[in-house]
Amino acid sequence: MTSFTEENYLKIIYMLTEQNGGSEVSTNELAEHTQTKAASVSDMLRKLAEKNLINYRKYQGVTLTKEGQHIALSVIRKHRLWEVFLVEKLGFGWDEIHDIAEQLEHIDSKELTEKLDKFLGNPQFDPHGDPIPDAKGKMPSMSSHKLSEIAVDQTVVMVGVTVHSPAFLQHLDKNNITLGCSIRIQEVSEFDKSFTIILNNTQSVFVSNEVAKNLLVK
Amino acid sequence: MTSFTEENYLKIIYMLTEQNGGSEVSTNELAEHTQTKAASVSDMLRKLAEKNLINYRKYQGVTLTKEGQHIALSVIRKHRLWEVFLVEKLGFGWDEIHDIAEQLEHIDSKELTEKLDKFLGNPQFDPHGDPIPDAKGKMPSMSSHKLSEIAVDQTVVMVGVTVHSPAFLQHLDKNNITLGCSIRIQEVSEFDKSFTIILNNTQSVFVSNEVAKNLLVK
DNA sequence: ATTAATTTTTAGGTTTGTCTAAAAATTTGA
DNA sequence: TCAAATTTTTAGACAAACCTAAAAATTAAT
Ligand SMILES: [Mn+2]
Ligand SMILES: [Mn+2]
Ligand SMILES: [Mn+2]
Ligand SMILES: [Mn+2]
Repeated sequence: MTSFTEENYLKIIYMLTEQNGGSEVSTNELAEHTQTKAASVSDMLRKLAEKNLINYRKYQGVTLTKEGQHIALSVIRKHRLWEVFLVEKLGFGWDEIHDIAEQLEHIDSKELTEKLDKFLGNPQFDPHGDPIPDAKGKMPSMSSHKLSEIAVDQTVVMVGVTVHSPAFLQHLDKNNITLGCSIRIQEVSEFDKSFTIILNNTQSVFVSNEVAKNLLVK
Repeated sequence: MTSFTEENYLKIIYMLTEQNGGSEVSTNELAEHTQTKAASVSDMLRKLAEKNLINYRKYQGVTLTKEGQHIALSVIRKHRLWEVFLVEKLGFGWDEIHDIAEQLEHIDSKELTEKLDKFLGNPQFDPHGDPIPDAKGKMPSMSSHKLSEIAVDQTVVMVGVTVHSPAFLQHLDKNNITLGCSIRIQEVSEFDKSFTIILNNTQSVFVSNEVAKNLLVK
């Protein structure tokens, strides 16, 4: 009923709505994230509104309806479960899986999704620390902060990233910063807000503010 | 480069060419198997010929080019590997997997295919006994016969099916006929060519000729 | 060897999702 | 506040993959 393309729009609307703190998503924002032109987005919004998957008032941006949110969450659930599979079972790195999951997230079979979930041990978070919604769409919650907001001497655990680009993830790999590692803040530079941290109580590592802003810790 | 739809055409052309013993596949044959009309098939054949994926002389049917065969075999490889995954890892029955594999066979990632193959232990045959081509397209060979052609008193091993419909597979399940089981032919009815067989040296089972014709044994 | 039946192709359209260019609405800001 | 800048929508087209109806080629039958 919902095409590959429609599913992608719904997923992106969901994510941008989250990012905007719940307020409407604009046509141009969507055009950027769908790699299309605003005119194409307008066409699609008309269609999604027709199908009652989004709330759409011309020129006012969109939000998802219950039904649209349900589909979006199902796509996100599949994306993240497949990412767990790719890393845990097939041995991919966390920087290699996104594009493959972009394809797998559209495979249409409830039984498959639920059996995969069970096979993986009902994981709560994906390899980037993103929460995996359950079959009903409920997200596991976890309060986290940006590393850049943590004060000197505190010790925290790395629980996620806010940027998923291979370049960023590979940079973390090179510095041994992995999900679950412990981080003690040794020093914060007055000048450039860069961090010197102690990883797992053993290794001293330099972290630029740009990186610290995109690391989630708890 | 090759769309979902094109891949399906190539795969079906490959399989029908095999069935025809290597000779050309007709437009109507393809229309049946693609669930479309002959006119649509004609359009697609023109396009596939343009891309040098098939050898096409109007009104004379088609065969695959080297390039077309290569793509077809890659799709078949993925289909059968995913079927192994669904049965061996997720616990699906062999009667439930075909439609899911029809989707998964189009996921485009060589690394994924090769890692999946390794994860599964480089299987040679899928859950229906069909051979899985290797990364270069080479099929493992296995000489087999139809059960219906085996003589009384011989003992053979069940190695495949020539029909994949859920109804047929469920019928086999109900009679405990599974891949790898041993079959001793106790009696063949003169009247209707039906078989009475001994399964795994223990159980006596009745098999109609219609079923025996679609069971492959060795 | 013609004619009849069948198969295949072509012609002309539709739907989905995209595009560019132009028009309309909204927002900014002098 | 009202004109300029920006954003969004509409108009008109296009490619992919399908359709129906009609024409052309092949095959089968007298
Ligand atoms: Mn991802
Ligand atoms: Mn992720
Ligand atoms: Mn199958
Ligand atoms: Mn199979």
